[in-house]
Amino acid sequence: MATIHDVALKSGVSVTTVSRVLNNRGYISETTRNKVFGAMKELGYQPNDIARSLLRKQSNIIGLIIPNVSHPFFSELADQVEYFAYQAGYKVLLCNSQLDPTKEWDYIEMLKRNRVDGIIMGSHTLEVDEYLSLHSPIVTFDRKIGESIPHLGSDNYRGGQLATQHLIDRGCRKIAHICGNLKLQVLSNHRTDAFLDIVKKYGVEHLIIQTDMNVFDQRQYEILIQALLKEHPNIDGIFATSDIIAAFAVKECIRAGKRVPEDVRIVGYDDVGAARWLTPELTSIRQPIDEFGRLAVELIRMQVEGQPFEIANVLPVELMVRATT
Amino acid sequence: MATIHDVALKSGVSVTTVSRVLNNRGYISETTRNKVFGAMKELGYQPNDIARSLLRKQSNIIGLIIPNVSHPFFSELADQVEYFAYQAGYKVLLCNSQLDPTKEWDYIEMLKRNRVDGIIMGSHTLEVDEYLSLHSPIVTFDRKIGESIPHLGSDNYRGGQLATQHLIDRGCRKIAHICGNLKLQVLSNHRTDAFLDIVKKYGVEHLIIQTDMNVFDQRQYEILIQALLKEHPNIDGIFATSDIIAAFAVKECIRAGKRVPEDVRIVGYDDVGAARWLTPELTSIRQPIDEFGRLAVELIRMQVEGQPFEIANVLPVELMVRATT
DNA sequence: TTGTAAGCGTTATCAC
DNA sequence: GTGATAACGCTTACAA
Repeated sequence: MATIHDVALKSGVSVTTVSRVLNNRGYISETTRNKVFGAMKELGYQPNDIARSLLRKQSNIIGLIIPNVSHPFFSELADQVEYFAYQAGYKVLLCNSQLDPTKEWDYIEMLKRNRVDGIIMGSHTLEVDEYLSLHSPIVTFDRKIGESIPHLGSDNYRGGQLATQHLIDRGCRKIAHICGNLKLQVLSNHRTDAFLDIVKKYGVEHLIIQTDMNVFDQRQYEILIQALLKEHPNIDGIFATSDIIAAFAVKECIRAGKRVPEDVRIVGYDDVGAARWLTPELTSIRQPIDEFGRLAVELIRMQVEGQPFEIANVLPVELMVRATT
Repeated sequence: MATIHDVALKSGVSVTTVSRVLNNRGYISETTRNKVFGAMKELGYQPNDIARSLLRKQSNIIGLIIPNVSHPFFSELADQVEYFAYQAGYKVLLCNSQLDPTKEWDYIEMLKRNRVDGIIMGSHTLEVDEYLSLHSPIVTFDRKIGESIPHLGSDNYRGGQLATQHLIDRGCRKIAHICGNLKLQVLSNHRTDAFLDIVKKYGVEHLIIQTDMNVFDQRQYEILIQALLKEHPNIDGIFATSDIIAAFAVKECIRAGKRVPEDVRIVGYDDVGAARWLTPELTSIRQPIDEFGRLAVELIRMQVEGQPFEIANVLPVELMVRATT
């Protein structure tokens, strides 16, 4: 691969001059400029961004750590992050932690060594200290890890309220809530707080089922929901904490001979694209994934440029009423 | 951020020595080793991979160009590529082309400037020459762009045969095939060749609908399928070239008052996770996405290391019979 | 308007 | 066992 020296040699000028035309800085005569461009074209020259990064102490890379891109929520998030990162001149390094602490740790070390401009954390299984020792700009998703580290998420309590209230409004008298591991310190667990507050307020019978949010183990969802329906045949409402879980709930209800929404009403969460591929279409709590992507990149940029930014970024949610309720 | 010089200074040795303990090369006394490790820990030192890359002329980065990670097929592909890349010590740069030639071009230039070790191309809207001028190792997905560039895909003709034959075996007498733009030089269009061969062989009535594979424009799918069902109310079989399209076909059939599979039988393609979230579960042609990921990374590695590799990599497909047929 | 030389943080080569 | 020093490809003072 041709270097700036080759171009200089071929066009009979110094490397400085080549660098000047490359970056369009300072004065250069039209003749030299053309000579240099000619040489570049002939050699198929491409400036080496690694050398530039070394000099500028900036890689223009954002590390995106998520549990898994194959989960529709994270795939849509990754899509939006990439979209806005591209607009802002950043590249995105894709890091699936698989919720494996070792792998997550490895990726963090790698991102440090590569001097990334920032890290967007949609997963963390490690101790908070690990992240605090990280000096690059961070944005966390769905978790708080420090007073001065910006976090991003939607109004989970409100989402839980909307979903639960909606089921009750539709007449549900025994509602199951399927959520993630409540021991984890994640903000999405506020959905469960809201669920409890509302069902108690109305004196509605209810139960809570915890599950690990591992999309790989879809069979687990099926088993879980089958057991739920068997033990509590009179359930008439389900509030699931993701659209995928809700999709399985629909499927298992139908399999158990129940009609959706006549016998059991079901609300999902996230409102990913798949919510509208289903038959019946899924009622869901919409999270503004595009805004997540925009803000995440923006919060990194702000930190890089030393501009002021918000620590707590809570975005609004919306109830999307469709055919499962 | 601390450099190797800081570590050398703090531990009272030369940078060479620090580099030695870092890379565990040559002889070093236990005492110095400990001193150096101590200094590193104190300073929170992390070697700068940018400097290393510059020296080694290797970035250990693979660029992954796909239309869109939010499409389930590509999100699963990206997931697998990341999985195997991580195992092989590569990082993955996520590039969504959005099927926009400008953006795709931008990304290719960027990847060149960043001296990536290889590019996995699951999208191309540009002229073949652009890729040939690219000197880094490439693997293309679902397209051939040159005699010496390895390409990866599954047995599309066989997939088309399996799907079509299955519909006919199930008694379908008028089959619609919904596929991508047939003008594009992509290998997946062989599915349509197979479709035509089989329906003609059995003298089954058929029609072909082309659509752009843009998952964003889901509304387009709905309109397309609604029109199809209206114009041809006696259709009793649909072979869609993706599971998403198939999901919409199911939905529109139900909406039009038809039963699936009793009135209309539907086969999708890819067998993404979502095929099993649907009710009824989707019959589909399974592509070995995990093998795609493994082979894609492997083919890059082979090229980087100068080892021999296959040009044509065609993986087997499998018919997954479920509830929509 | 153009060139020389130093430096970004590493590693490799060659001395001692 | 350890240390100077050059080199990787680029940008940027400072000169000319």
